[in-house]
Amino acid sequence: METWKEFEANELTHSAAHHLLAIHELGEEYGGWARVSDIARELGITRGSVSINLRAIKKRGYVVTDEHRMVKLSPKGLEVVQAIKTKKTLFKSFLTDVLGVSEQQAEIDSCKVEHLISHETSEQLARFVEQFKNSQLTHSQ
Amino acid sequence: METWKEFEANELTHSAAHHLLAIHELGEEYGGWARVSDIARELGITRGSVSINLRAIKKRGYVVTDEHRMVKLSPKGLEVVQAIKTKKTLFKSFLTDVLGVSEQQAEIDSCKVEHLISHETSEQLARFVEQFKNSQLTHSQ
DNA sequence: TTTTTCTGTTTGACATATCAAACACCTGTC
DNA sequence: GACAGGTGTTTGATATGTCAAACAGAAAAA
Repeated sequence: METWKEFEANELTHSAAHHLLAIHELGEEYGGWARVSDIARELGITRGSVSINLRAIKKRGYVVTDEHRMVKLSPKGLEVVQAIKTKKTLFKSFLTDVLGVSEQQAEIDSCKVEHLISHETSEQLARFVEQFKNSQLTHSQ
Repeated sequence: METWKEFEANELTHSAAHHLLAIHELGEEYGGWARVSDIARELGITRGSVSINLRAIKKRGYVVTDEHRMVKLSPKGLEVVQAIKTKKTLFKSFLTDVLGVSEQQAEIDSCKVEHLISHETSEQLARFVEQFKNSQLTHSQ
Protein backbone atom coordinates (compact mmCIF):
# COMPACT_ATOMS: atom_id res chain seq x y z
CA MET A 1 0.00 0.00 0.00
CA GLU A 2 0.96 3.62 0.13
CA THR A 3 -0.43 4.59 3.50
CA TRP A 4 3.13 4.93 4.69
CA LYS A 5 3.61 8.03 2.53
CA GLU A 6 1.01 9.88 4.60
CA PHE A 7 3.84 10.46 7.05
CA GLU A 8 5.30 13.06 4.70
CA ALA A 9 1.88 14.56 4.04
CA ASN A 10 1.55 16.16 7.47
CA GLU A 11 0.80 19.84 7.67
CA LEU A 12 4.01 20.42 9.66
CA THR A 13 7.27 18.58 10.15
CA HIS A 14 8.40 17.87 13.69
CA SER A 15 10.99 20.61 13.34
CA ALA A 16 8.55 23.23 12.06
CA ALA A 17 6.05 22.35 14.78
CA HIS A 18 8.69 22.96 17.44
CA HIS A 19 9.70 26.28 15.94
CA LEU A 20 6.07 27.37 16.31
CA LEU A 21 5.82 25.96 19.83
CA ALA A 22 8.98 27.83 20.82
CA ILE A 23 7.65 31.11 19.47
CA HIS A 24 4.43 30.59 21.38
CA GLU A 25 6.31 29.79 24.58
CA LEU A 26 8.75 32.70 24.29
CA GLY A 27 6.10 35.15 23.19
CA GLU A 28 4.04 34.70 26.32
CA GLU A 29 5.79 37.52 28.14
CA TYR A 30 6.14 39.83 25.14
CA GLY A 31 2.72 39.98 23.58
CA GLY A 32 3.46 37.03 21.34
CA TRP A 33 6.72 38.40 19.91
CA ALA A 34 9.95 36.42 19.93
CA ARG A 35 13.50 36.83 18.60
CA VAL A 36 15.44 34.46 16.32
CA SER A 37 18.19 34.17 18.95
CA ASP A 38 15.81 33.14 21.67
CA ILE A 39 14.08 30.61 19.46
CA ALA A 40 17.48 29.15 18.62
CA ARG A 41 18.44 28.98 22.30
CA GLU A 42 15.09 27.41 23.18
CA LEU A 43 15.47 24.73 20.50
CA GLY A 44 19.18 24.19 21.01
CA ILE A 45 20.09 24.89 17.36
CA THR A 46 21.98 27.75 15.72
CA ARG A 47 20.56 31.16 14.83
CA GLY A 48 21.42 30.40 11.22
CA SER A 49 19.23 27.31 11.18
CA VAL A 50 16.32 29.16 12.73
CA SER A 51 16.72 32.02 10.27
CA ILE A 52 16.54 29.64 7.32
CA ASN A 53 13.71 27.55 8.74
CA LEU A 54 11.61 30.60 9.57
CA ARG A 55 11.86 31.76 5.97
CA ALA A 56 9.91 28.70 4.84
CA ILE A 57 7.55 28.77 7.81
CA LYS A 58 6.77 32.44 7.16
CA LYS A 59 6.25 31.82 3.46
CA ARG A 60 3.63 29.24 4.38
CA GLY A 61 1.81 31.75 6.55
CA TYR A 62 2.42 30.44 10.06
CA VAL A 63 4.36 33.44 11.35
CA VAL A 64 4.67 37.15 10.70
CA THR A 65 7.62 39.49 11.34
CA ASP A 66 7.81 43.20 12.11
CA GLU A 67 10.31 45.87 11.05
CA HIS A 68 12.61 44.93 13.96
CA ARG A 69 12.73 41.31 12.77
CA MET A 70 10.64 40.17 15.69
CA VAL A 71 8.62 37.02 15.02
CA LYS A 72 5.03 36.25 15.98
CA LEU A 73 2.57 33.47 15.22
CA SER A 74 -0.12 34.30 12.68
CA PRO A 75 -3.71 33.33 13.56
CA LYS A 76 -3.14 30.19 11.49
CA GLY A 77 0.10 29.51 13.38
CA LEU A 78 -1.59 30.00 16.72
CA GLU A 79 -4.33 27.62 15.70
CA VAL A 80 -2.00 24.77 14.85
CA VAL A 81 0.06 25.39 18.00
CA GLN A 82 -3.04 25.08 20.12
CA ALA A 83 -4.11 21.91 18.34
CA ILE A 84 -0.67 20.38 18.85
CA LYS A 85 -0.52 21.36 22.51
CA THR A 86 -3.93 19.83 23.09
CA LYS A 87 -2.88 16.59 21.42
CA LYS A 88 0.30 16.41 23.41
CA THR A 89 -1.39 17.04 26.75
CA LEU A 90 -4.06 14.49 25.97
CA PHE A 91 -1.73 11.79 24.81
CA LYS A 92 0.66 12.32 27.69
CA SER A 93 -2.19 12.20 30.16
CA PHE A 94 -3.37 8.96 28.56
CA LEU A 95 0.10 7.47 28.86
CA THR A 96 0.69 8.43 32.49
CA ASP A 97 -2.80 8.42 34.01
CA VAL A 98 -4.39 5.56 32.10
CA LEU A 99 -1.48 3.33 31.10
CA GLY A 100 0.85 4.14 33.97
CA VAL A 101 3.83 4.97 31.76
CA SER A 102 6.60 6.89 33.53
CA GLU A 103 6.50 10.67 33.33
CA GLN A 104 9.81 10.88 31.44
CA GLN A 105 8.89 8.30 28.82
CA ALA A 106 5.42 9.78 28.43
CA GLU A 107 7.02 13.16 27.78
CA ILE A 108 9.25 11.71 25.06
CA ASP A 109 6.55 9.63 23.39
CA SER A 110 3.94 12.37 23.42
CA CYS A 111 6.48 14.84 22.02
CA LYS A 112 7.24 12.50 19.13
CA VAL A 113 3.61 11.98 18.30
CA GLU A 114 1.91 15.28 19.08
CA HIS A 115 2.05 16.61 15.50
CA LEU A 116 1.07 13.28 13.92
CA ILE A 117 -2.18 12.41 15.65
CA SER A 118 -5.30 13.03 13.56
CA HIS A 119 -8.17 15.24 14.61
CA GLU A 120 -10.44 12.22 14.80
CA THR A 121 -8.13 10.32 17.13
CA SER A 122 -7.59 13.42 19.22
CA GLU A 123 -11.31 13.87 19.75
CA GLN A 124 -11.94 10.27 20.67
CA LEU A 125 -8.96 10.31 22.99
CA ALA A 126 -10.32 13.40 24.74
CA ARG A 127 -13.66 11.73 25.24
CA PHE A 128 -12.02 8.57 26.52
CA VAL A 129 -9.61 10.25 28.92
CA GLU A 130 -12.39 12.36 30.43
CA GLN A 131 -14.60 9.31 30.84
CA PHE A 132 -11.74 7.40 32.42
CA LYS A 133 -11.04 10.15 34.93
CA ASN A 134 -14.70 10.37 35.89
CA SER A 135 -14.92 6.63 36.45
CA GLN A 136 -11.79 6.78 38.59
CA LEU A 137 -13.42 9.45 40.75
CA THR A 138 -16.56 7.39 41.15
CA HIS A 139 -14.71 4.25 42.11
CA SER A 140 -12.59 6.01 44.70
CA GLN A 141 -15.62 7.31 46.61
CA MET B 1 14.01 21.96 26.69
CA GLU B 2 15.56 19.50 24.26
CA THR B 3 13.18 16.57 24.48
CA TRP B 4 12.05 17.48 21.01
CA LYS B 5 15.38 16.33 19.55
CA GLU B 6 14.63 12.77 20.64
CA PHE B 7 12.58 12.58 17.47
CA GLU B 8 15.79 12.34 15.45
CA ALA B 9 17.28 9.85 17.89
CA ASN B 10 15.07 6.94 16.86
CA GLU B 11 16.67 3.70 15.82
CA LEU B 12 14.98 3.90 12.42
CA THR B 13 13.46 6.63 10.30
CA HIS B 14 9.96 6.15 9.02
CA SER B 15 11.38 5.48 5.57
CA ALA B 16 13.92 2.91 6.75
CA ALA B 17 11.29 1.15 8.84
CA HIS B 18 9.06 0.77 5.79
CA HIS B 19 11.90 -0.58 3.68
CA LEU B 20 12.33 -3.31 6.28
CA LEU B 21 8.59 -3.94 6.50
CA ALA B 22 8.41 -4.24 2.72
CA ILE B 23 11.25 -6.76 2.64
CA HIS B 24 9.54 -8.77 5.34
CA GLU B 25 6.24 -8.69 3.49
CA LEU B 26 7.71 -9.57 0.09
CA GLY B 27 10.00 -12.20 1.50
CA GLU B 28 7.19 -14.26 2.94
CA GLU B 29 6.83 -16.37 -0.18
CA TYR B 30 10.53 -16.60 -1.01
CA GLY B 31 12.20 -17.65 2.20
CA GLY B 32 12.70 -14.06 3.27
CA TRP B 33 14.38 -12.89 0.07
CA ALA B 34 13.20 -9.84 -1.86
CA ARG B 35 14.34 -7.84 -4.89
CA VAL B 36 15.09 -4.12 -5.12
CA SER B 37 12.45 -3.74 -7.86
CA ASP B 38 9.73 -5.31 -5.80
CA ILE B 39 10.59 -3.27 -2.74
CA ALA B 40 10.40 -0.14 -4.89
CA ARG B 41 7.04 -1.19 -6.30
CA GLU B 42 5.73 -2.04 -2.83
CA LEU B 43 6.78 1.36 -1.48
CA GLY B 44 5.83 3.34 -4.56
CA ILE B 45 9.29 4.89 -4.99
CA THR B 46 11.97 4.40 -7.66
CA ARG B 47 14.48 1.55 -7.80
CA GLY B 48 17.22 4.15 -7.55
CA SER B 49 15.92 5.41 -4.22
CA VAL B 50 15.64 1.89 -2.83
CA SER B 51 19.12 1.04 -4.03
CA ILE B 52 20.60 4.06 -2.26
CA ASN B 53 18.54 3.62 0.89
CA LEU B 54 19.40 -0.06 1.19
CA ARG B 55 23.10 0.78 1.09
CA ALA B 56 22.76 2.66 4.39
CA ILE B 57 20.34 0.14 5.88
CA LYS B 58 22.71 -2.71 5.00
CA LYS B 59 25.70 -0.83 6.40
CA ARG B 60 23.84 -0.57 9.69
CA GLY B 61 23.26 -4.30 9.76
CA TYR B 62 19.51 -4.58 9.20
CA VAL B 63 19.69 -6.48 5.90
CA VAL B 64 22.01 -8.84 4.07
CA THR B 65 22.37 -9.45 0.32
CA ASP B 66 23.43 -12.48 -1.68
CA GLU B 67 25.45 -12.80 -4.90
CA HIS B 68 22.31 -12.28 -7.00
CA ARG B 69 21.63 -8.96 -5.20
CA MET B 70 18.67 -10.44 -3.40
CA VAL B 71 17.89 -8.76 -0.10
CA LYS B 72 16.92 -10.34 3.22
CA LEU B 73 16.43 -9.09 6.77
CA SER B 74 19.24 -9.88 9.19
CA PRO B 75 18.24 -11.27 12.61
CA LYS B 76 18.53 -7.70 13.90
CA GLY B 77 16.33 -6.47 11.05
CA LEU B 78 13.75 -9.14 11.70
CA GLU B 79 13.69 -8.24 15.36
CA VAL B 80 12.91 -4.56 14.76
CA VAL B 81 10.33 -5.43 12.13
CA GLN B 82 8.54 -7.64 14.59
CA ALA B 83 8.65 -4.97 17.29
CA ILE B 84 7.25 -2.38 14.89
CA LYS B 85 4.49 -4.69 13.66
CA THR B 86 3.49 -5.43 17.23
CA LYS B 87 3.34 -1.73 18.07
CA LYS B 88 1.30 -0.96 15.01
CA THR B 89 -1.20 -3.74 15.61
CA LEU B 90 -1.55 -2.76 19.23
CA PHE B 91 -1.98 0.93 18.62
CA LYS B 92 -4.41 0.38 15.78
CA SER B 93 -6.43 -2.00 17.90
CA PHE B 94 -6.50 0.59 20.66
CA LEU B 95 -7.72 3.24 18.25
CA THR B 96 -10.46 1.17 16.66
CA ASP B 97 -11.58 -1.16 19.45
CA VAL B 98 -11.16 1.10 22.46
CA LEU B 99 -11.54 4.62 21.09
CA GLY B 100 -13.82 3.83 18.17
CA VAL B 101 -11.71 5.62 15.59
CA SER B 102 -12.53 4.69 11.98
CA GLU B 103 -10.54 1.89 10.40
CA GLN B 104 -9.01 4.15 7.74
CA GLN B 105 -7.89 6.83 10.17
CA ALA B 106 -6.60 4.23 12.61
CA GLU B 107 -4.53 2.73 9.81
CA ILE B 108 -3.00 6.11 8.99
CA ASP B 109 -2.35 7.15 12.59
CA SER B 110 -0.87 3.83 13.64
CA CYS B 111 1.35 3.79 10.58
CA LYS B 112 2.73 7.22 11.46
CA VAL B 113 3.45 6.26 15.01
CA GLU B 114 4.45 2.59 14.88
CA HIS B 115 8.20 3.26 14.80
CA LEU B 116 8.07 6.02 17.42
CA ILE B 117 6.37 4.33 20.36
CA SER B 118 8.72 3.31 23.17
CA HIS B 119 9.04 -0.19 24.51
CA GLU B 120 7.58 0.92 27.82
CA THR B 121 4.48 2.43 26.24
CA SER B 122 4.10 -0.60 24.00
CA GLU B 123 4.12 -2.96 26.97
CA GLN B 124 1.64 -0.94 28.98
CA LEU B 125 -0.59 -0.59 25.94
CA ALA B 126 -0.55 -4.36 25.43
CA ARG B 127 -1.58 -4.93 29.03
CA PHE B 128 -4.32 -2.34 28.76
CA VAL B 129 -5.79 -3.53 25.48
CA GLU B 130 -5.89 -7.12 26.70
CA GLN B 131 -7.57 -6.07 29.91
CA PHE B 132 -10.06 -3.97 28.01
CA LYS B 133 -11.00 -6.82 25.72
CA ASN B 134 -11.47 -9.16 28.66
CA SER B 135 -13.74 -6.71 30.43
CA GLN B 136 -15.75 -6.27 27.25
CA LEU B 137 -16.26 -10.02 27.10
CA THR B 138 -17.40 -10.15 30.71
CA HIS B 139 -19.87 -7.31 30.31
CA SER B 140 -21.43 -8.81 27.20
CA GLN B 141 -22.23 -12.08 28.92
C1' DT C 1 21.00 -15.49 -32.02
C1' DT C 2 19.54 -11.13 -31.90
C1' DT C 3 16.71 -7.93 -29.88
C1' DT C 4 13.93 -6.24 -26.36
C1' DT C 5 12.80 -5.71 -21.75
C1' DC C 6 13.82 -5.75 -17.05
C1' DT C 7 17.07 -4.93 -13.09
C1' DG C 8 20.18 -2.62 -10.06
C1' DT C 9 23.33 1.22 -9.82
C1' DT C 10 24.95 5.69 -10.51
C1' DT C 11 24.59 10.56 -11.36
C1' DG C 12 22.77 15.15 -10.94
C1' DA C 13 19.05 17.58 -9.14
C1' DC C 14 15.99 19.24 -5.38
C1' DA C 15 13.94 19.74 -0.57
C1' DT C 16 14.56 19.71 4.39
C1' DA C 17 17.37 20.26 8.41
C1' DT C 18 21.32 20.86 10.58
C1' DC C 19 26.35 22.99 11.47
C1' DA C 20 30.31 26.41 11.50
C1' DA C 21 32.07 30.50 9.97
C1' DA C 22 31.96 34.96 7.97
C1' DC C 23 29.50 39.22 7.50
C1' DA C 24 26.99 43.46 8.37
C1' DC C 25 24.32 45.84 11.54
C1' DC C 26 22.89 47.36 16.02
C1' DT C 27 23.58 48.37 20.85
C1' DG C 28 25.98 48.94 24.59
C1' DT C 29 30.01 50.62 27.43
C1' DC C 30 33.86 53.28 28.19
C1' DG D 1 33.47 58.43 19.06
C1' DA D 2 35.59 53.86 19.32
C1' DC D 3 35.39 49.27 20.40
C1' DA D 4 33.12 44.89 22.19
C1' DG D 5 29.46 42.04 22.04
C1' DG D 6 25.09 40.43 20.53
C1' DT D 7 21.84 39.69 16.46
C1' DG D 8 20.11 38.12 12.04
C1' DT D 9 21.58 36.58 7.54
C1' DT D 10 24.27 34.28 4.26
C1' DT D 11 27.38 30.80 2.56
C1' DG D 12 29.40 26.30 2.14
C1' DA D 13 29.27 21.87 4.08
C1' DT D 14 26.91 17.38 5.49
C1' DA D 15 23.08 13.98 5.95
C1' DT D 16 18.63 11.93 4.52
C1' DG D 17 15.22 10.93 1.12
C1' DT D 18 13.25 11.61 -3.03
C1' DC D 19 13.16 12.07 -8.48
C1' DA D 20 14.49 11.42 -13.51
C1' DA D 21 17.70 9.86 -16.63
C1' DA D 22 21.54 7.30 -18.20
C1' DC D 23 24.02 3.07 -17.96
C1' DA D 24 25.53 -1.84 -17.90
C1' DG D 25 24.35 -6.37 -17.35
C1' DA D 26 20.88 -10.20 -17.08
C1' DA D 27 16.80 -12.37 -18.56
C1' DA D 28 13.21 -13.12 -21.74
C1' DA D 29 11.17 -12.97 -26.29
C1' DA D 30 11.54 -12.99 -31.15
